[in-house]
Amino acid sequence: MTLDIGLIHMDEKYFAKKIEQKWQRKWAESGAFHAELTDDKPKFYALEMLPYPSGNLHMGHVRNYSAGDALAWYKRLKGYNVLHPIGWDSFGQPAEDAAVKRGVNPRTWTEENIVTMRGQLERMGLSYDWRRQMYAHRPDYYKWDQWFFLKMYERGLAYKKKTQVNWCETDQATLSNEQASGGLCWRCGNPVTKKDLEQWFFKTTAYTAELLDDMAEIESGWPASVLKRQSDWIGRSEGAFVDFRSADTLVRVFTTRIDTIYGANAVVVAAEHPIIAANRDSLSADVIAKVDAIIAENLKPKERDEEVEKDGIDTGLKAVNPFSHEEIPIWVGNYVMMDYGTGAVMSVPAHDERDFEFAKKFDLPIRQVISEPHMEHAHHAMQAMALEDAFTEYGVLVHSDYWNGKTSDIAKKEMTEFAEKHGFGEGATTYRLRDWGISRQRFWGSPIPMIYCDECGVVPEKIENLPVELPETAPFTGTGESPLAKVPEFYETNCPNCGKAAKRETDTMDTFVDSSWYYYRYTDAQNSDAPFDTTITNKWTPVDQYIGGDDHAVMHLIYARFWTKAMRDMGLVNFDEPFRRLLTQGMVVGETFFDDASGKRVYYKSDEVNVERDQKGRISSANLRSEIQNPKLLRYAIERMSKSKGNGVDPDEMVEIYGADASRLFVMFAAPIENELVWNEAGIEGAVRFLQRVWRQVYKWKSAAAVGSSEESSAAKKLRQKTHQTIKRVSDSFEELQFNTPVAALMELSNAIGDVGEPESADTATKAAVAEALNALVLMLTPFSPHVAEDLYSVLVGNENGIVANNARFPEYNEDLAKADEIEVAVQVNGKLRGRVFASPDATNSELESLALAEEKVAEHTAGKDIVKVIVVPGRLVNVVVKG
RNA sequence: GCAUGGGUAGCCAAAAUGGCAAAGGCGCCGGUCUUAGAAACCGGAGAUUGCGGGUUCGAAUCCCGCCCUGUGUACCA
Repeated sequence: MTLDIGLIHMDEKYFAKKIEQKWQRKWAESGAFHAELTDDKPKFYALEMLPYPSGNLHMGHVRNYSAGDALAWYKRLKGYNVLHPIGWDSFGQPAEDAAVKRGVNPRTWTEENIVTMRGQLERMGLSYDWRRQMYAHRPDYYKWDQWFFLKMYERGLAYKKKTQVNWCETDQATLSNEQASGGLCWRCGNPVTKKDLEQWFFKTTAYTAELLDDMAEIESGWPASVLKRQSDWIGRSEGAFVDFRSADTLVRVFTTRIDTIYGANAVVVAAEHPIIAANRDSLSADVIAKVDAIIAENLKPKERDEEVEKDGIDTGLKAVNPFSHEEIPIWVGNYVMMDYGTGAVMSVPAHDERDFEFAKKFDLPIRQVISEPHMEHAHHAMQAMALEDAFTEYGVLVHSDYWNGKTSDIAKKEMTEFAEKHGFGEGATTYRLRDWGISRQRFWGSPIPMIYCDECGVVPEKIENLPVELPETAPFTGTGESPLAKVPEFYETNCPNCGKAAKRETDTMDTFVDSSWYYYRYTDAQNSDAPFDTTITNKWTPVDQYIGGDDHAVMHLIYARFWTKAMRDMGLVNFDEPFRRLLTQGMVVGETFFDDASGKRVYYKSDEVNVERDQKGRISSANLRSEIQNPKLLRYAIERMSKSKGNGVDPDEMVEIYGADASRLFVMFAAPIENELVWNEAGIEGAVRFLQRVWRQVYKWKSAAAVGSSEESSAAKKLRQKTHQTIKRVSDSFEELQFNTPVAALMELSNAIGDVGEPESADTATKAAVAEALNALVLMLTPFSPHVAEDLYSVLVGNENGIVANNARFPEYNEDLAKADEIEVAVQVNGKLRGRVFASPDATNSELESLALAEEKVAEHTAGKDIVKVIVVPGRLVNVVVKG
């Protein structure tokens, strides 16, 4: 099909838009990416983290989905049955913010955004099985959130308690511990406070040990840094509980260093510790005041790097050290936290940095009871040596009665046994991980299917009554009260148990609930009887490759792992870990310009700013363009790309200008996927040029690409070598999840084709070699730029079907063809390159050695000198070491 | 502070177990084409691999010290 417009043949020029629309239509019509279970191909589940429908795709999405799609294509070409789905994480706060600010219904807002974003994804030409889309906000999905909730409740994995929860003043909502990691709200970045609330929890701690131990199963496929962050988050700590008697009660402390117990100078408890409340009446006014001050301080938000000074007070209460029988004071200290361990510690200043600092400040006795092994005798002789810092290493016990002379290791073990035997302690493992608080005072989430009845108490909704549907709308105030609590039609109901009037729970679930199991729903997305059919799901899952940002390392990824383990115990899946392999892509960032004089950052777009740069291209100053007379100096930074920060590049616009193929190719080529990508659009034209070049090469050789072979010319041999070396390089790169290096390899191959010259002057062998090279090049280009690859492949095979419909496969690597029949070997003298020789790839070391020594320049440099030794690296180089 | 990445031409980046003269792209320079420019095409220049030491026949790669930088995290007892 050739369309003549004047003298130009339409199909000999690369028009991205035209071919992209053409192939997108073809794919959609043929259901090219519909995945069905079959037995004749191995399955591969490629998954990218699902998007929140904010309204617009950003560059982070483009990067994430381009990589995932490249992998899906590669696996498809390798003969796998690939499942590659997408869906919408469509519950969440921005929809509700839009309702508060602009009076839009969250549902309308969300649905419209999805339509927009789906269009953007389609224009990128991503190979999704769109039939499997899930929408978290639709009742056919969140019904199963509720179903899971009831299953969890049945199994004791969902429970309610009143507790101090993380509270974000800005967002007016609670946060789980994971979402408040680092003391900052995961969504808005503002410091988190505490609030007493009654909340529903999922019992993640039921799987603490497994979450830790099963990391062994995925160790080889996950980035070590993510596993490390998870294990730090779970925070296993081995030690012992020890009871200190205080009058008629016991104060239990947790310690990892029971061997230092003879050095305890006090028991320090958290301000919230029950012993304080129990003795409130008898404590002095000073103590009460201090306790209340610390409690109040703990509720306040803290800036990230804020160093909190140690504070505390002697309560006047006493406790007895069960080992030494010494009576020591009980202090309240602001550095002891109620929610870790037992909320009480034994203070051993000599061997703990925090206790040391505390003791210094309040002038408490510091007694060394662990000595460095060689200092042991000196310590026995002297009563106390002044320590400048806490000695926190293991050593040998001193000043510890019976235990003197024992090493820390042995003492820990024996002292724990001793405590157990005498009933004042026990070995213990504590964790930092807490249960997952999922109640949110929000409208736009999955309603928690529980009912409060005056007669029967807390009653679960009946499964057959699910879904508990959200009302059309509710009064949105943004004040942190559940909007559903103002909708009587929603909360007024009857008790499933006794039938009397009752009230529904009006909090909704954390949106991380939706993302904990969505990837199972994709495997059987239309199921209306169950979240999915276990037989089907067990065939597709676990996910073979998951790709997304590492900002979810301790949120989504821990929840999803927990969920999978819970599901396994419910008999729904037959494995422990949801994601075999994980790839974390780096952020896409760009320059931002802002004014923070008011204390809050006001961002400006780059085209509103005059920028001066230094020689390295870094910004040296920036000021606002509109105020030339009185330039307003702006501050600048490099931050994650987003529309609100004015540094967002609109992917849709990029696709419109350069085409999806070039945009995707460029994003993959620009930097290693796991690196941060500082956005710089300058290079994208190179991607366009490369595609145009390949396009031209295909058309140039189209008619010349004759079959049949004659004697292989050296040009033909060289090109075939390059082709097969490239096949190897590109497939190895995909296996290692590298997406930038194979693009460079393809460019090299294209350059090599260019080096062959013109078809008119080529011999038959060369034509065949070029045909092979182009065929391989186009197929290997498919994962990055599928539309142009489909089109060019059609030209190469001479039918309109392209890659998918012709059922094309990734080119086969032939090792013999990749090997040169003559190799060039570098010859060095004393490590300096002096010449080179040509030899057969099978030449022996001694053959290479004599060739090398005979080489003219080498002979010159070795003449009259002693040859000390000759090092031969087969196939690479010969180094002659001479002396004199 | 602790942990963990990284520093290769003006910019982004590649180089299995140490082994050739350090890929590819952007930008730059020159040429072809054009009335001219742009685009496109062809060609070219540009790197003692952050600094200082060490090991080795041989170091971007290994070791030691220093400098700079990204990310995570912090009274976790």
